Formats: sequence, C-alpha cells, structure tokens
Amino acid sequence: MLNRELWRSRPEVVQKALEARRSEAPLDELRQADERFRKLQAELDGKKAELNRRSREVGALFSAGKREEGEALRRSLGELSKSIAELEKELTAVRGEVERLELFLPNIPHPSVPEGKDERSNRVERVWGEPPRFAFQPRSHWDLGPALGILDFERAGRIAGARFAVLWGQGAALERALITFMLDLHRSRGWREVYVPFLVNRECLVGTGQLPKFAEDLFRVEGTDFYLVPTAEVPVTNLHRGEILEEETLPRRYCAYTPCFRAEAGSYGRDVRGLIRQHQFDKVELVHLATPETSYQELEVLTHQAEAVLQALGLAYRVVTLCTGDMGFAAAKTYDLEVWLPGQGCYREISSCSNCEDFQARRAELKYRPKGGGKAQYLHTLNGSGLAVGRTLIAILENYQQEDGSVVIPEALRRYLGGQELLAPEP
RNA sequence: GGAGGGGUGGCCGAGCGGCUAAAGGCAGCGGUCUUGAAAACCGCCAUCCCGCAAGGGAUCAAGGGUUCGAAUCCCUUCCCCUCCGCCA
Repeated sequence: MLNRELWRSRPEVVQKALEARRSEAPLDELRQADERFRKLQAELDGKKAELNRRSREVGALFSAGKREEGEALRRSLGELSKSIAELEKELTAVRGEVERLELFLPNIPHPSVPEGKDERSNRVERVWGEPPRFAFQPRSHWDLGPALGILDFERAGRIAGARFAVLWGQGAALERALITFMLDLHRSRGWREVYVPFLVNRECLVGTGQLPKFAEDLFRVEGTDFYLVPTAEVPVTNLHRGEILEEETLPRRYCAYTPCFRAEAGSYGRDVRGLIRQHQFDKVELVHLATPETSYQELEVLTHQAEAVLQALGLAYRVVTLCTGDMGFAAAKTYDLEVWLPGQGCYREISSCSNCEDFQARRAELKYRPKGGGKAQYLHTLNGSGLAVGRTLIAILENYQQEDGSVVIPEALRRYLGGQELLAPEP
C-alpha cells in the first residue's frame, strides 16, 4: 500500500508510476471516493461532537438533581443520534471503497529501475561463471530425468494432473539434499531459519500483496479461509504482523523452506514441458526486515546470498534488474538471478530478489521503534529465493550431464547424499 | 467435539453505564541532585482519521445490538488458557 499522503498530494507521481508499470489501477476512482470520504468525515465529526457535548450535559443535569431538564434534553437527542447512525453507515461504505481501491495500487519503482514495458528492457548487471561446453548435444531435463528414472510426469498426471511431478529414488533424495544444503548455507552465514504453516489466512496474502488483485493465482481450501502458500514470503513476512520491533534488532534476516502452490491460471501453453512451471514446487526463501536507511544495502546482501548458492553449486548465471513493466506488484526494485540451462540454451529465472520498501509493511502493520524512542515507523521488507529448488535440480541435471546420460553431482552436495558422486540410471 | 475462564496502552494490571483515553506499576524520555553513575524527587510518555490551524472525531480482540450516552449491558465471530473426549 502506498502512503496516502503521496497519492493525495502528488497524484501525478503515482500516475507516472502506473504508466511505467503498464498498470490500470483505478487512481481516479480512488481519488473521487477519497474526496467523498473526507467530506463525510468532517460532517459526521461535527455532529458527533455536538452529541457528545450534549450527552454529557444530560449526565450533569441528572447528577445535579435537575431531573426534568435532563429528561427533556435526553428526549431531544434521539433524532440527532439517529442521523449520526445513518451518516455513519454511509461513511463506512465510502471508507470501505477507499480502502478497497487503495489495495489495487502497485508500488512505486525505485529511480534506479530501468523503464520499459517487458523483459527486453531488463538490465544485465553481471554475469558469473562460464556456460559449460559439451562435445555432444546437451539434453533437456525432461529427457534426462525420465531416462535416469528419477523424474516421472506420467504418474504425477495420474495422481494429480498436469504441472505436477513425481521424483523417484535419487531424484527425491537430491531434492531433499538441495533443501538442506541451502538452509545450512544460509544458517551458517547468520540467517535465522524458521518453519512456518503452509496454509495462511487471507490477511497475510493482503499483507504481502497477493490479494485482492491476484486471487486467481492462488489455491484456496474450499470451505475455509485458508490458502496454500504461493511462496514462503507470505507467512514469513507476516510473522511480525502488528508488532513493533526495536531498531537494535534490525536487520532481521530469515530463511525458510516451504513448498509453494500456484494455480498458474493464464499460463496455459507456457513451459508445459518439464519442471519449470509447476503447481507445486519447493523453495528456500530469504526474507529481510530492515530500516529504510539500510534496505537497499540489504537488497545487495540478500541477492549476493542467493548468488552464493549458485556459486557453491558451480552453476553459471547472470543478474538482471527488472524493468518497470516486468516487476511484481509489491516490489520497488527487483534483481532476478537467471541460471544457464544448456538443454534450453538460455538463461532462466531461478531467484527473484526484491525490496518492497514499506509497501508490504503498511499492509501488514510491520513497524519498528527507532533507537532512543520516538514514533514507531514502518520498516522495509525484502524477499528473495535462495533458491527455487526444482529449478536448481533442473540446472544440475542439464549442466552436469554427461554423454552417457549420467549426471555428476556437484561437490558441495555430495555430503548430503552419502558421498555419492554420480547420478546413474535407476532400474 | 464438550465444560469453564479470559482478551484493556511498549509490557503488567485496575476499571464493570456519564466524573475514564482510561488508576497504579514497570520500561522509556527530559530535569533536579551528583565529579560521574545509581538511588530519591519532579515532569513528559498510546495509536489512527479529518483539519492550514484552533480544534474535533475514532479506537479497551472483531462485528452487530440496547441507550441521550458503552471499555463497562446483550448477541455473534475469532484468538488464548484450563479440564474432558478424539487424534498423527
């Protein structure tokens, strides 16, 4: 959510941001509703002030023993009381409208974000590692995986449907090893691990910005107020909802593993093959809570931490800054990490690291108390994948494949697989 | 699922129809005192909304109701605690 002051007093700034994002958020409608809201509020407050004053008089008259005068005044207030109730109803409706519309305004991009309408305007910041060279035609993971007997889309389709996968044997173990490996790496560098519910309530999703606008991307458990988490960002960022944290305890750096569930509505026909786009996937997430002064520093820290995972695994990647038209709703600035996939012959997103500034903090009531006291302030929230586990598994298969179809296990991972060095076909 | 108890300011806790935005304590901030600190004493110290301001309004888990007037009475929901039942 944006600061109300901003769209009230400088709507042109917000309008410009909306255009840069190619957003059709209802700014004009919002401002009209707000206009009505303020008028009603002033009118109602005046009437309430009068009622309050005269109600106190009633009490005073009675306690002074002036029963008749008090009784007369009491009777005369009925109408005022009624008209207040009516106005109040109206105000509630208008306020509700303002609050509803407000939730549809996306965050304002940071000045350092490149302008552009789609991913072609993203800016490459740096490239790490060399894509491996093969003396043969490298295969894609959807060929390698089933051939190794570790990836099974057919049976996944049978027990669930499209966009699900079954991992067998070494594949299942590799997935689990990756999760543990990533969490260990983050913990060893000071991130605090947290294990959270995989179902969350509606307020959390409003807090991080998935709702109300992106309901069709989510799975909801029928007959309940629970949603399956689309990312650990949701439960973890909302952990301190309604709290006021001491500045001394900032920044907070958290990491969490959760499965993620996404409806992927509207992505029919995109990435239908393989593990790229699934309804369910594992992810280790990094979440930072920071002061406004340090949040952009923290974005660098967070991004470098996500990169450390790729580096430890020896996977070539590049870092791009998303342009205004490609950024997510809540983000002010986003770096994507794109890993090299030899089977596809391109870089593919494997992590997305964002500073949401105070956008989520306003929605989720996340505040901190400045050093030496003073008014509580909204803090800044950041999140990033560290990393998407399924896509990491893909990257390993495709980058470490050998001509005979076996796959070398990256050094750093071997201790998590009982010293195993090679993925060879399973019976 | 059944029975009971409870949700008040950063924290603890009193209030149980008008004199209460809310006693008291703790924490915090400022001051007196002190070489400095502690102690003692004095003062300040919730959030949000409208308003240029003066000021006004709202908020005692949430929503509804009774009333001229509700933190206080009634109803509903949510959450927490205790006991019983069931359960991985």
